[in-house]
Amino acid sequence: MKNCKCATYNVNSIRSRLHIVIPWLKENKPDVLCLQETKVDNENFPVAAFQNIGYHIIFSGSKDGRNGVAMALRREPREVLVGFPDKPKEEDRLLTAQINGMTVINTYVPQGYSLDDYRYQYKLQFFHRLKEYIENAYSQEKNILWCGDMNVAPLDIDVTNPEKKKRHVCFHTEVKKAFHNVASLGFVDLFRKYYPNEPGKYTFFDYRVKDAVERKIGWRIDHIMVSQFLAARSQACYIDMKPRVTHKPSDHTVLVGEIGH
DNA sequence: ATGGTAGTAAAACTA
Repeated sequence: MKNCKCATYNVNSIRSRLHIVIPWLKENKPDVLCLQETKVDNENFPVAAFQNIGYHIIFSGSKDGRNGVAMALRREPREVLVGFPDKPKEEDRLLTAQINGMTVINTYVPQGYSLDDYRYQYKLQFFHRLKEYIENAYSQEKNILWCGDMNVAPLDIDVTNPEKKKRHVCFHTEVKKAFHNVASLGFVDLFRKYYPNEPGKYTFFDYRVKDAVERKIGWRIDHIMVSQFLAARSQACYIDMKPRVTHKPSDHTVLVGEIGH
């Protein structure tokens, strides 16, 4: 395993966020930036913008312009896997690549809509399949990093007003359990290694809530989960708010993890 | 905050 600077960022449309993503890559030079909600089909992905700054780009979107995942990589990945091995593939929500001697799994977990909706069952099922996938393909892999928009806030300190969010699809006991079930394969929440017990650290501020950032009304639902082997060799993990200082943004914040010396 | 709005699209639908 070589050193690796890895970041995750829900862009809410890659085409409308290029002016943020490209300068951020040039300035921060991560080995890999995992993107979610690219909201573009494969024919229209802005490939050139990444190639022009010397980054490799892999992506998998859908025809209907929703969801979509991508990875910008400093070096060419050894192997790329789109979606699950079996159907339904979920190719616009799951992307796996081998980079710097480690396996990086990028997920955009379904939001779930509401507890009584079929989409919530789909979300729980997604976590279930994810566990199976990682267990089957990577149970022997000690260099493994699973990151992305998980649409789950694992702890009370990861939301504003936890008491009022018990019936929320990103905070219900059941969905936290589903997330934790995957994490129990041996993952460490890298951000919490550096900020244990610290409330008010969020990666998502709902753009429908007025002045959410200033009022500190948010969610920590984007995560970098790493194997214990990588956690023991990590250097830092932090939320980068800078790219989000633009007015009225609907993207999430950037979460960065640094592994190695 | 059972509202709010950004984004993809071309009327809703998702988040």
